[in-house]
Amino acid sequence: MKEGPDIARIAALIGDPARANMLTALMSGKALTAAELAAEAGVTPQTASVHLGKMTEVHILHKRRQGRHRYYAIRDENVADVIAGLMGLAEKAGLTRTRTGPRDAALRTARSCYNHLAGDMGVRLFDALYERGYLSRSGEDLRLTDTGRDFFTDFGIDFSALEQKTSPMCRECLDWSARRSHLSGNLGRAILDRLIELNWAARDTNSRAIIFTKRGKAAFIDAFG
Amino acid sequence: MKEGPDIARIAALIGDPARANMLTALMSGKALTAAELAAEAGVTPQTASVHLGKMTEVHILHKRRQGRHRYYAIRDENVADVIAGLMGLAEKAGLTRTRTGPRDAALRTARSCYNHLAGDMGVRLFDALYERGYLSRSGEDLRLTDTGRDFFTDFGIDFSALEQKTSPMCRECLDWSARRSHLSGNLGRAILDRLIELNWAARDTNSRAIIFTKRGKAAFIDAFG
DNA sequence: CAAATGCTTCGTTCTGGATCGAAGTGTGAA
DNA sequence: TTCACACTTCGATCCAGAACGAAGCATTTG
Repeated sequence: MKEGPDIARIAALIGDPARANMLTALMSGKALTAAELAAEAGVTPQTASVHLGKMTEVHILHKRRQGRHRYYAIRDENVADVIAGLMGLAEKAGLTRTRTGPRDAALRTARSCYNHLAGDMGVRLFDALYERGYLSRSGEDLRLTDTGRDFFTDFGIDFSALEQKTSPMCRECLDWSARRSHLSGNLGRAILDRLIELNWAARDTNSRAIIFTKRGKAAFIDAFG
Repeated sequence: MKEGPDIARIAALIGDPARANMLTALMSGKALTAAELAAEAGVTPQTASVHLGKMTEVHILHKRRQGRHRYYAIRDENVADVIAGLMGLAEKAGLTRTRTGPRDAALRTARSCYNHLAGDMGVRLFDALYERGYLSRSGEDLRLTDTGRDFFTDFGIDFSALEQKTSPMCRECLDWSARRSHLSGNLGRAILDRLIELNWAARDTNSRAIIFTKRGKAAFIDAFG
């Protein structure tokens, strides 16, 4: 009751099941219409409208009119980060939404998280790199070792470009489907790009799933398994 | 209602005013007793007990028994990050808790955020660096310019050590007291360390406040103001 | 123009959960 | 042993806010 910002208001908004479902749906990054979000949340359009209004008011969502549609999207990266963080906490606490849809299996296997590889394949990759000594941890920081650098140079990653950037090369990202870390950062991004470039995998057009080709999956396991 | 973790449960927990107050109090990093947290939240011990039980159950809090006291603390960095993120969102949305306590002024002026300088002084520093062309933005990324590097070398920052690390040199950090960004990343950390080394400022022992000495404040304004 | 569609506003109902008094459990002190 | 203290559990109350039917507004289509 003393200093600081009122986290309760925002957290309470995220904390309603209907709104949480909407936000989870919007975490794909796509903008969705009010009706789509109502369906996603399992409520009537009236109810959804109220929810969306509240979330827009506190700048969690962004609203764009287009014809007779209203498109809603996650406002910015800061909001997305918080929601991703909550997903991590929820997963670690073992809190999962009950009904699992058909697309889930694919998402759990491999999906994009921001721009790097997440899901089982992502965790597998991370573990393998660490085990082989390509990555090393010092405190909170994650470093790419020299042998790791050599390995990925062979794999076709252009480090001269990556090292220009000031954003971190390697980071651990905690995500929901496995309760473990996978690799993010510049390298994480570059690896996913390369996987797609090699035609080992492709992005699904209407979800965040990453679909491995048969050959791609075999090659991936061969390279990192 | 389909895939993924249930963020609603956790967010709803954080979203209750009493619990949010407790969590805000615990963000200092200290462990507090159930009674202290009850007072902080403005509820009776019975009510507090229920709240604390729920938060412990979903692994937001950590409970430690000691004699007839129970000490509660934020469970880990992941939880702290989410709460800090929520504070950022709340501040940006203009949602502040009404009553402002006595220690607030110091915290708003200057405090540590992870290991870098936040608060008015932090924002001031960031603005000055940007204005002078020591920092430049390219898209999401923040870069230290060559003149900036020269400046901070003169200031006594050892870049040979900093550049070893893979974590980012410069990042923008959104925090609650000003609705603006301040500098984090390796450089942000190094600057705060250097300020303390120079005796321009010192960490307060029982809060996250950074106390500037009279001479230190003058020197800071002279250097960055 | 009218009709259909997409969304919002209003008014009402109803329930989950916060709250506290009272009583119970466990620990430490006298 | 008895008392005081710290905390928890139980039971009852009570209210904020989620939900939806109905009606209203705006835009596109026919």
